[in-house]
Amino acid sequence: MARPRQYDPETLRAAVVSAARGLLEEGGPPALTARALAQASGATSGTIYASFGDLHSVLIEVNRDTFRELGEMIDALPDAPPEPWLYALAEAYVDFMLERKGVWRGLFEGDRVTDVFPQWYMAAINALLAKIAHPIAALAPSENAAERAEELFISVHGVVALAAIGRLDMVSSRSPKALAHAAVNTMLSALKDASDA
Amino acid sequence: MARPRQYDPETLRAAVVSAARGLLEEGGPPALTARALAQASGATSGTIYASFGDLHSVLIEVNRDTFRELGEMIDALPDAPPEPWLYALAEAYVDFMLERKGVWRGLFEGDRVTDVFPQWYMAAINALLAKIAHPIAALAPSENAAERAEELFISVHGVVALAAIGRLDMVSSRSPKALAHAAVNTMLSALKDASDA
DNA sequence: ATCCATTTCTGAACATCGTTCTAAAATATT
DNA sequence: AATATTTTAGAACGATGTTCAGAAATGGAT
Repeated sequence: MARPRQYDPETLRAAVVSAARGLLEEGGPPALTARALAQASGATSGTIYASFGDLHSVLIEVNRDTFRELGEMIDALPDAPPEPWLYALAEAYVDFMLERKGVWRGLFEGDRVTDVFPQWYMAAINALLAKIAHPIAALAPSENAAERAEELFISVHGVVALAAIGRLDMVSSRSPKALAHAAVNTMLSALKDASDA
Repeated sequence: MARPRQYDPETLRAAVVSAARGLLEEGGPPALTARALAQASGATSGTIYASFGDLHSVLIEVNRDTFRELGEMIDALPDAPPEPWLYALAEAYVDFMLERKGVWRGLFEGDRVTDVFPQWYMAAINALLAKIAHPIAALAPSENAAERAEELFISVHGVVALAAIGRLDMVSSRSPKALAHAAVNTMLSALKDASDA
């Protein structure tokens, strides 16, 4: 008693999210337009709006995918002692994000639309912070590892934030990776200094 | 033998730049529209375009003002020994930028339009980096103070980047100032650790 | 005095944006 | 067959940055 679905809803959503990632990588957030998305995904803008509500929701779904991939990437890092593992994590994080500059901009640019982020959003961030805190706790049991992890993440975020928008060269001639390495090195040195005192 | 100027060119430019700052603070980069700018500055969009060329150039002029103010703010900081002065600089920088979140977003969001930035743009950044490097050089003569200054700036930039877009609370419950203080503290500890070794 | 060349300024026009919503399309039931 | 119901398409609306044709306003020439 109705017109049959022309698209399987889940397939459509996946196609739209995938197309959105492509557009973001191609031209950043400005390239993520309803009409381009319709063209690239094979549906019309009306159909996309029926499924997602608005473009921002499409971006949120791209971010969900990105967090999932990031988690998988971290889990695939080879085991190592705390110090080398932390260096590897920071450098892998930088690589991951800079291979996805458009997606990164989608994550961190633009107005904060919702007061409350989805639960999985916060969970993904907390999982990342916990993975940073773990080796720190192993190296410096007397330190507040969670706070140190926040600080280290924010430092590396500073590197990626500038690199992702092509402005890191205004601050430093070093590579993003070298600067991320330096951030880890500084944190590790500080931990040693604190445990000496 | 011509229609007389209705606006003094420099007065007009100043009015437009000032209106642009107001719009940026009110609603961030999306609020900086040609029509709103015309309304707020008293000129029409055509006149603004005749003077500035495009909206991006208006933004550049806002940034020029901002760099000038930042320099004045730093020069007004009370003299102090290297360590407390560095803490004061970091916290004043955070305050300065977070009082100008819209302007900050204008500085760091959006596509990089020009390959080469204006000369004064790079000079302003280098002046800031030099002011960070100075106390570092005093504290740790054996270190590469310029590189350390870059790293410290980038760390504090990470704090401001998250705070300016209202997303710092996703990473930490601490205040931007507390996190900037921690970034300086970590760098100072690392310098001490390096000089011990 | 009148007209014109010249410059300044205005705002309508164009393409594109996110989003909405009417109506066409396509089936199941009556 | 007719109708009810759901899904899809795409035109329409108000807004965006930007351009540009022409209106406005003067000094100099006739």
